[in-house]
Amino acid sequence: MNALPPGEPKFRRRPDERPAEILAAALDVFSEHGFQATRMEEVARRAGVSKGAVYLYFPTKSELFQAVVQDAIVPNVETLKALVSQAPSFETAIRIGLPGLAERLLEDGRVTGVIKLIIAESRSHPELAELWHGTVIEPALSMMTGLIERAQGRGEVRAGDARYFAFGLMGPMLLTAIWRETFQPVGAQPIEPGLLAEQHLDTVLKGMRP
Amino acid sequence: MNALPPGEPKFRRRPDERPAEILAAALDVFSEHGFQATRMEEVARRAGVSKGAVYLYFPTKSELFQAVVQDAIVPNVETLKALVSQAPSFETAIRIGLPGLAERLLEDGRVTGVIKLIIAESRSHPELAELWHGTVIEPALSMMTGLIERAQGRGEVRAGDARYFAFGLMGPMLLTAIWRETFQPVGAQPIEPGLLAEQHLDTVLKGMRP
Amino acid sequence: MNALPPGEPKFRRRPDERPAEILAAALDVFSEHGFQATRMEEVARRAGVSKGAVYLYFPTKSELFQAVVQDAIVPNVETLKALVSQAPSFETAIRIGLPGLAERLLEDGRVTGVIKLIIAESRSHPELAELWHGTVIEPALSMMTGLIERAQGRGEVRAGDARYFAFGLMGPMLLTAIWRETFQPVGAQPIEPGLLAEQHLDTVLKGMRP
Amino acid sequence: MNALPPGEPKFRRRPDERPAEILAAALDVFSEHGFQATRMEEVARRAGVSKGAVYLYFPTKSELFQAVVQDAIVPNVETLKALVSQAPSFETAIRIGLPGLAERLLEDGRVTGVIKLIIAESRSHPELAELWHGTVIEPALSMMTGLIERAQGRGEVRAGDARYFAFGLMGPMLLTAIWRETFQPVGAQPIEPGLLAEQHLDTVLKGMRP
DNA sequence: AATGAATGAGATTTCATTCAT
DNA sequence: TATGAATGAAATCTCATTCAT
Repeated sequence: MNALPPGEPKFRRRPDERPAEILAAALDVFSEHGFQATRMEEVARRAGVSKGAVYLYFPTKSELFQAVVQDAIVPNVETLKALVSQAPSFETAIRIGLPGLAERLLEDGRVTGVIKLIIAESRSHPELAELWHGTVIEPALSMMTGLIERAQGRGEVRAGDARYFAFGLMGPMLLTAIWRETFQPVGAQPIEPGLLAEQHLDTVLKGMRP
Repeated sequence: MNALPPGEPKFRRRPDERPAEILAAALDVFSEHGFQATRMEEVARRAGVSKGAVYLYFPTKSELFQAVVQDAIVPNVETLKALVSQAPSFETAIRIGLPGLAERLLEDGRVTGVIKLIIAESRSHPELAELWHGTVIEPALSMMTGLIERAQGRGEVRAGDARYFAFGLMGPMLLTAIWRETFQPVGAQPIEPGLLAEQHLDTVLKGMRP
Repeated sequence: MNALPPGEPKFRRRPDERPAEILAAALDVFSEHGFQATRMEEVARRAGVSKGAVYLYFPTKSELFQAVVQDAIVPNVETLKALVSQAPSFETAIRIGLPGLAERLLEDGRVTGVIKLIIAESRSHPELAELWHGTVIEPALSMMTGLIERAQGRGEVRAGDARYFAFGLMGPMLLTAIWRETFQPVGAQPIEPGLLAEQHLDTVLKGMRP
Repeated sequence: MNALPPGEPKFRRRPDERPAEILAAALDVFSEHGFQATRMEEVARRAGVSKGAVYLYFPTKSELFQAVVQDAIVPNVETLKALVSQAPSFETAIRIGLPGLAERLLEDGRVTGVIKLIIAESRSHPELAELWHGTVIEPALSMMTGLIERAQGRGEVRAGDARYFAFGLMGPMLLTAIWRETFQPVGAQPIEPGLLAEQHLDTVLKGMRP
């Protein structure tokens, strides 16, 4: 006689986990479609909530987008700080730090996804490029040029523009990220970030010797 | 024999140029806003024609977009073929070909714009990534790995994955393109493609020696 | 005999007052924004309760709105009945009753607010106009035309349409209400309801003499 | 064999008449429902165009609303100027001008509709009340108080606040407008603006004599 | 009884595309 | 061929109402 419908409840209250769930879903969708082509409804669907629920936590699509990138930056900055804090000799730092970092970051679709997003949306959302540049790129670049210049001072590295040496070291890492996002999905042969990083470092570090 | 009737404007709009004008305008706008955020009306305005006129030449926005990328690929393929046809010794090829190529291509906003577009829209328009990969990337990569492998056979280059060597050479060029499109507009210090290319080649070619 | 346990707050929220608090808050908000633009959340906030609590007392926004107007009508009807019950001579009735009534009602933002609301929402909520007309306007008008007609019968007032005389007497009172709600907020010089009423009655009563 | 469908064209180009048609439809709908409750789709439907067409001429709902009120003010200002320009003796001016004005304006649903709108929306669109006050109300009031004060100077009108005399004259005209919009639709007995105006003027002008 | 997170229908606004001129 | 007014599907965002807690 008890006619209570046994079905699941229409929704559950999960105020603490919701924002993170929505951010994760949003990163997925944004990085698949870009900012404009992303529909809020799809973000909601993938987060398992209603359209309205997204707006409870993020007042506009634009602010959701910024939160996604912010959220992706924070752990990178931590990683970077940890790396800097050690700061041993130049070759050691690079040789130990980079391949692991490359492997860890570039095999994580969330990282490559955000990188692609920032490239794609830098014109319409320059504040993102600015944030990423100021928070991740510029500090990392400074750290590297610093290491390189000190190594040049000690005679461990030959003369040359320290910033261009840094770009030479990092370029293939960026290429890997883009390759993964852009060409692998259409059938290009995958790159193994760790292997590429190692061979490239061997090559470049050797080439940088006096 | 010059039959231009006097009193007529010296230059009249030649209908044959319309498609090219529209493509040029479209490249500008697509590369500023991305595919979705580009409005056909703005393309028309920049091309100096009416909205309707665009549709006389390109039946949909999507086909206009593909035509833009196609159009940007053709001259690159020509450049590439010319480069390949010479095919001298490894070091000479690279050292002579790359810096000039880098300078010519990476300082042309249309090229870096298309590169960015392809990265940005690869998910929603995979056929573009496929086209670009098949027509530009893969041939260029094959040519380079071929050169490298032959050089390895001759003992001019040490052992190692030829494809990763190629990525190591090309990575900073891509980084330059993205730097220009993404970070320079928000105040990052510019890269000089020719200088970076030269220093990088010196370094990598030296590092690749046995 | 005072059994209030010490340490308890002196005033506790008595549940009986909830509906009145909500009605008061709702009148405020409705009269500021109109029916459609009023958000239930704001009513709740101003009443100091949660959104859900409003729905415990008023099942829909529409019924809350009707209750607000109902609630504003009741005391007016009482006032009116009291006035009618005295029903002395025409001039005395008008001269004694009106200025005080005008002052009392028209300086009360709740009254002018409801008047404005009824005007504003009469098309979408005709039942309100009907209620107000049947409960306040029509009885008041009947009372006045009755007084006037009897005064005409006694030769105290000249011939003329009694209803138009009544409108002539009441018009400026309505104007005062609207002036207060509509033009004073944008800087118009205020009207003093009592003074205007008095001067107007002097004028009209004199003009109504035979 | 000619299979051209004989049906009417999907739409017609009428660029010159469109804005006026849309304004007329919008006045209707706004004055029936108020600003918030008006749906752009209904405005479009009544104007016989598509939703999008409305946006070709008025960029937002709010600007459409303001245009509606603007549009309703212009002819009133003209009427007012004409009236002022004559400026004969006080009694003549009032007695000749007002009943005709009352009849003409207050039997025009567009005028009473706009009056109601301004009252209803004065809180959410104070700029409308300001515009109406500055353009219509304040000039008209100044003109009337000027006439009255000059008449007082000549001893034709007894002492008293000229502004309150003006309100006493105009109040019933406003009441008529509101009566028509608010109570007639729910069955109240209509007011004949011309008759009420005439009887009211007889009464008040007599009451204003020294 | 009370809360406020969650829902989802519905509103405004945009813009690719069409078509009368 | 060329124009640009007009269309209408689709997107963002709001908010009355519900319901798990």
